[in-house]
Amino acid sequence: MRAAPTILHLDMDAFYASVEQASKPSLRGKAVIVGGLGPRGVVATASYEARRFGVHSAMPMAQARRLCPNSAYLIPRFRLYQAVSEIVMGLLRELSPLVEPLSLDEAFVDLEAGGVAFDSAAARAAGERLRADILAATGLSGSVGLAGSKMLAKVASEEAKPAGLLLIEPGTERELLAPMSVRTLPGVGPVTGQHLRRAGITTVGELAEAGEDELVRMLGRSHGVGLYRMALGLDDRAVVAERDTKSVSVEDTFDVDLHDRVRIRYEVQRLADRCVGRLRDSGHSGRTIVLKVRRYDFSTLTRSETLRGPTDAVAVVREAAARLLESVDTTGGVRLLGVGVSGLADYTQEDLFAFALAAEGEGAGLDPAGLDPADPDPAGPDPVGLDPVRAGAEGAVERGPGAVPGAPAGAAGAPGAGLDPVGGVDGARVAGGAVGAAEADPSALPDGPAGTSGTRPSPDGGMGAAGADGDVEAGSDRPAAAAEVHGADGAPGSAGTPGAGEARGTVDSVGASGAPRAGGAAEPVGASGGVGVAERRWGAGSDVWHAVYGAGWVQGSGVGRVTVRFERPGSGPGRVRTFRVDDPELAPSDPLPLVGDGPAAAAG
DNA sequence: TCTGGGGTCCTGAACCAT
DNA sequence: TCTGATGGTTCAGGACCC
Repeated sequence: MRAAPTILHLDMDAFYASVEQASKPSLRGKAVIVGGLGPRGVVATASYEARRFGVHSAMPMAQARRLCPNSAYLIPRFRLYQAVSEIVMGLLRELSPLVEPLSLDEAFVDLEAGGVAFDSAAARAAGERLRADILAATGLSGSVGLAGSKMLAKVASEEAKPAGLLLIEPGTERELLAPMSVRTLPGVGPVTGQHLRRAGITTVGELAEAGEDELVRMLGRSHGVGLYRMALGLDDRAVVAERDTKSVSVEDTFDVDLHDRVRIRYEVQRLADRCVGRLRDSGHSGRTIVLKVRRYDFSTLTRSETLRGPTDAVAVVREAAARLLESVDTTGGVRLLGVGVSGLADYTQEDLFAFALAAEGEGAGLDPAGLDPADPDPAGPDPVGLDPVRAGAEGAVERGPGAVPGAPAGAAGAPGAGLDPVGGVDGARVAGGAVGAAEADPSALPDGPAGTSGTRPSPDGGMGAAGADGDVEAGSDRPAAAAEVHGADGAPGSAGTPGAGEARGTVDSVGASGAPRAGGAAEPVGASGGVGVAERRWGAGSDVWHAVYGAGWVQGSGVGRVTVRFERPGSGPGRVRTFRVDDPELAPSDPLPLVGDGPAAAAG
């Protein structure tokens, strides 16, 4: 806690939605909701226009659709947000070397360490200048909080939203905090909030009055003491520029619960591969392998195992994850699986165990040396013969549910060899062919592997033809549902939807899993999946370039058509045109810079 | 009517070593 | 040799944050 309000907290307003609105003029002033569009998706960010309907972050997408049916629904494009974030963080670093990013859209800055402010007046001036600079560089607004501590600066920026600045003068904090809800304080979530409410404590003032001993009794030592100090406005935490990563994990929620044990094992292996890929990208190895399982009833359990030394070998992580899975009862179904590594080190010990496993694995198709960092497909060769594409998706899809397991595919003797999860009873990601196809060709996924975006392929028909009605006049006030993934029948996300757990005909099934990947532009499917016609799929909201009409973005697609709105960040709302999905003049493209020719242009 | 993904931190139990 | 205190590590679960 310092005597002058020289700790700044910046929070960009409805960041993802604002970036989308900035890059798509026709969405400005309209309700925009960014998040996972699958049946189990949740809202990542809602524009302020959508919030007026009661939509907020973390709300199930189905609920958001009911509250705000005319909103535009978009998949997150993390690459673009990251590029914009880098511009903003660059501006913060011009203020001070002590910048602590909390996420893509939020950071603390120590203005004193940067020598730009030692009193209220200078801090306020720096904050106002920053807001103006961000607007000029990105076209976006952010809210700034200034105070003598991190906690208060964050409270201030929250109070300043949207597009404001609030400075809390040291000495006034208790008075300011007293009437606020306990939920204002960091560390008080739904559970603690409810706990306090039952004790008759709803405001920060009442929290301070309760006293430290009472809070410790209710919430435990660490939490109780911390909360009491916060209630008094006391917070000595310093702004920390560099934070060490403590763990790396990946997880997937499935559109339909998994029951088949073979399929569950296969998914755990895939997750282990992806996790190791991420681990290596971050330059780490780790000792503790964690398996996370969320069951059909939403109960979540974790199992972990600590190795003798740190590893980044895919075979070791796979083995450990598989062992941990053996101790978990999955009867009833599994909705989420995750694999993580903690106890990180920035080096790898000579791991004889890994070498031994690798030697064993060679014969069974295990990647002996672990992942090759240069390998675009971190999964390496299909280890157990379960990859639907590599194992021959065509037969799998056509056989459908309850089919006799297909001919042996993959490594003989490997777990599950010859069993085909796609043809099995689970039905999640029914048409695995196209999914696998995308995995085999990461270049088709501009935003990286599934799971990084909060979305995963959905059995939904996806890419419905919301805009397949042909040209729409520029500036039309047609509901901004443009980017919505409407089914061909008009029902969101239901075009060609195979029923849960059932595979449909060849072509439909390909369409089913051709649903948009994270920020995906065109996703060629069919050719590598070996199923149906070669047809390009266009992700809702993704950027495209047309040889005649120039830059635009995909409003929707389906039944062989893709609808594109031709506009760019600097333009007015553009015209909508519909093309055949295989129109040779239409190609995926990189996002355009939101302002001028900034670095966002490079984002893909 | 449902509940994502990637994290961090804390607590308590069990176990082991000193 | 036994007992109790203490402290570190591992493991599992839970709350919280963006």
